Amino acid sequence: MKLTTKGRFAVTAMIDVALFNHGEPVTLAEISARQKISLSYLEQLFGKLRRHGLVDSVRGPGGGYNLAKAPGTISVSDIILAVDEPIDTTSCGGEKNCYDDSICLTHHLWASLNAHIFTYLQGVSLQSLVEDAKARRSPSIHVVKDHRKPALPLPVAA
Amino acid sequence: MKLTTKGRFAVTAMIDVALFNHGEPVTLAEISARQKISLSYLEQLFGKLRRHGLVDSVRGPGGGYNLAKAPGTISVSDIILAVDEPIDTTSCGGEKNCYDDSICLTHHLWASLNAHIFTYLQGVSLQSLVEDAKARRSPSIHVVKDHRKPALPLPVAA
DNA sequence: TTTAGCTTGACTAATTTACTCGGGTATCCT
DNA sequence: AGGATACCCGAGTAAATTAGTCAAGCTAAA
Repeated sequence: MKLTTKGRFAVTAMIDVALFNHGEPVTLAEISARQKISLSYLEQLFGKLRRHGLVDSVRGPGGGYNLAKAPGTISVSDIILAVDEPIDTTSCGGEKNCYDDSICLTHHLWASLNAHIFTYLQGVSLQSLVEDAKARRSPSIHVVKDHRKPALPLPVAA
Repeated sequence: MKLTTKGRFAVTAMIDVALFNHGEPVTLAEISARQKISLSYLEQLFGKLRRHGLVDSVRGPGGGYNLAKAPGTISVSDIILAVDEPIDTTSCGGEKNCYDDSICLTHHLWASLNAHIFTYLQGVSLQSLVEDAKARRSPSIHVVKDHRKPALPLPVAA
């Protein structure tokens, strides 16, 4: 799991879509204005979000983006994985053939930490963030209803 | 908390010191050879580890580094914070004066994640990693005996 | 007093991140 | 039809960060 500002922007933008979608699709121009994120950058991010099946696009005038699924079934980890391609960081490339074992002294540690972070973010749904945004309180953990394969190993920022 | 290869190198090097220190200080040249980390880079890392009170240096021939404290009292978070200066990532700089509240939709989320990661790494002691390295098994959580102030907020990689 | 070895800080190369830009395509409205 | 709106896409780039290098100096043992 890579944790960068790109992922944060994506999560913020997804919350924005969830908050302001009342029938009509939400345009990137609106999100850009509300969240102060450059339009071109949003286009890049939403291209990935769409290809990963998190949003649906509607082209032409009156178009924009809708969530592709119920916010309760979208987790923060889904969003981050969609925009930040995960990269492997266990120096041995997950093959565990790393020289003489001692070079992988920390192998287990990072793998374990990765799983830990991933599990945490997987347990936070977009819905819970939207509710938090409305109520303006600390994030409640809201387990997503539909999580696929865990997709481990989960690399941490390189 | 910033998670980079620099921090991983530092943790690996600290484990090496703990493993191979039997009376005599461990030299950076030895660590460099065993762990395949460039000597100059280790110099940089150990300068920080020393200034943060995690290792003691012995100068001159026969010199090198010793752990400054018992491995049971050094946590992984101590090591990572020593070499990777923590940077703030809650875009508002922890001041929560971020424009109109909506820009910080994810503020709580990242603060919470930071605390989560930090707590986890704080609970893993150098001693438990050393024991794992010897036994070559999954990392056991070994709570450090002496943890100071939690030092929050704990930023995630920018 | 030579020499092994740590100390320090500045400097640089490579990589990654965070964007911008320019053109395209689909759709709606008049 | 034709213009306006809005998504689509890939190449390019500037800033930041990481991962080192280098050189000169200090310390203490033999």
